[in-house]
Amino acid sequence: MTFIINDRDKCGSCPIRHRAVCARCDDDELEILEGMKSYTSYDAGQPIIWRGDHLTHLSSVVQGTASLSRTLEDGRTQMVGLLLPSDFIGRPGRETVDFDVTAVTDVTLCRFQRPAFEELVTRVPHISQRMMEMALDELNAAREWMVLLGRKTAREKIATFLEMVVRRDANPAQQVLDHTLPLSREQIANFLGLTLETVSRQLTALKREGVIEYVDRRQFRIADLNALFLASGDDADGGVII
Amino acid sequence: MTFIINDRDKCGSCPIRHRAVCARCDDDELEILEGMKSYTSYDAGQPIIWRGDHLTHLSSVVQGTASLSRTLEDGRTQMVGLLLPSDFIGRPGRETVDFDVTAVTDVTLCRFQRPAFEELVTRVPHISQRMMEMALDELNAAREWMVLLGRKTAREKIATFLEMVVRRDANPAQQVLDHTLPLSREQIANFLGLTLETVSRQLTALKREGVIEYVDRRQFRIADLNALFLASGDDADGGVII
DNA sequence: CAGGCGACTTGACCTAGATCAAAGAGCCGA
DNA sequence: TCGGCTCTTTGATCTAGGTCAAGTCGCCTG
Repeated sequence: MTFIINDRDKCGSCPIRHRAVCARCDDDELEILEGMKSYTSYDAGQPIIWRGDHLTHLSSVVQGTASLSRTLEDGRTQMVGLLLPSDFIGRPGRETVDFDVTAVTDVTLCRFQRPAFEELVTRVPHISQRMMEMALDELNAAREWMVLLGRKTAREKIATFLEMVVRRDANPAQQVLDHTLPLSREQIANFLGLTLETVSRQLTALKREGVIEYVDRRQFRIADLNALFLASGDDADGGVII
Repeated sequence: MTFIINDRDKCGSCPIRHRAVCARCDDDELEILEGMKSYTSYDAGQPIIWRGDHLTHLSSVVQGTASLSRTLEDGRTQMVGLLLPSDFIGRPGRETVDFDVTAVTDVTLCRFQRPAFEELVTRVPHISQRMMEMALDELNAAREWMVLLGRKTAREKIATFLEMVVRRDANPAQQVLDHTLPLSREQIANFLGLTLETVSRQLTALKREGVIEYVDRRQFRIADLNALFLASGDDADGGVII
């Protein structure tokens, strides 16, 4: 399955127009970007770039989900981030990537030749400003995740992960009931620093305790949101989701 | 003990002039910053800001080391970063900090009123460009640390930490023999997602095996650099330190 | 110079989560 | 409709690292 970008050449109608690196750009700047960009797609499961690979392009995720991960020689792997639409891949000023990037679902990227984009970063302040904001947000998220990896129990990790999925689905317009796990058990394990067996057991435990219900293996429903918050180990307040 | 900043008002002679947020600024821009900045100092062990506190200033570490950390309700704490000279505290565009900032050694900060600095970020591209670079570097470091927290064994964590200390002391001009641990056993534990007992045991093990030697409890010397690299669990190549 | 205190080490034991192994449960192609 | 996938669950067992509890060491203060 391959996605079709509507109105392929118009940044104005791009789904990530207001969240990606180009978010702060005005019409003139957008026009420059429009002339530079190209799209590529990857099927679910395909590698996008390997760690250490030479980067010819810098890109934004337009559609789909990709993962950033690192694998040690003996096969242990840790996911260090999920890349969602509008997230950026690559670092201006660096020739290589430090992590493997893999398509989790089918993925479409909007990409720019590296040298041209790097030149743009120094010339168009709106781009570096936006990249700064995005990098600082990601940094915060990464640090939050470090707390999870370093100090949370398996149960807390799973609950935090589910909370993240639910929060991402939150929609002020209409209540979402069924949530889809974006990752397989093994991928969840690699994300949370666990084994897939432990992930499965903890999910079963939360189901047994009436915190969640399964729709099928990939879809679940919250039966007791408060219990989920409590189980996540974060500050108790709970924080309203919508 | 309080450090004295030489030539207090001259950014030109500032020890972090070429690494901090101001690194790319030209003389005119520097002059603006000079008129805005002020210094504060904190004694070792003192809190600098608590998570959630309202941020009146954004600052750069000029001298000393600070830590970024988060403590869960039951007291488990995870350090998510060490702030060294030139590192930045705070996020333009956010009113609060998301982690506790604590002085590890005596610390001197160079600070700017938040609104004024935020205005500057939008006006002076050299600042947002540099902040972007710094944030992306930190992001990489944070992700690297996520691999350590999620997948490395206690031994690998300790070896990686020692390697980091050694690498930081690396000096092309002269070989450094004795290295000082910048943190107490408990702080190391919080940094690595371990307990202080495990830290102590693993350090003892590396000493017993002839990988390191103790000078005293806070100072050590590398006896077998290659063994240290091997123990860190990273890609074997080892990477030259100097 | 004693005594007390904080930082560290060491030992004995315990447990959360890993590991190893064996079933299910869907799903696809022949 | 049947095998043969892959993904997931569940069970039995093992172990790295946590927990609890004494020490030890160095240092400061009275």
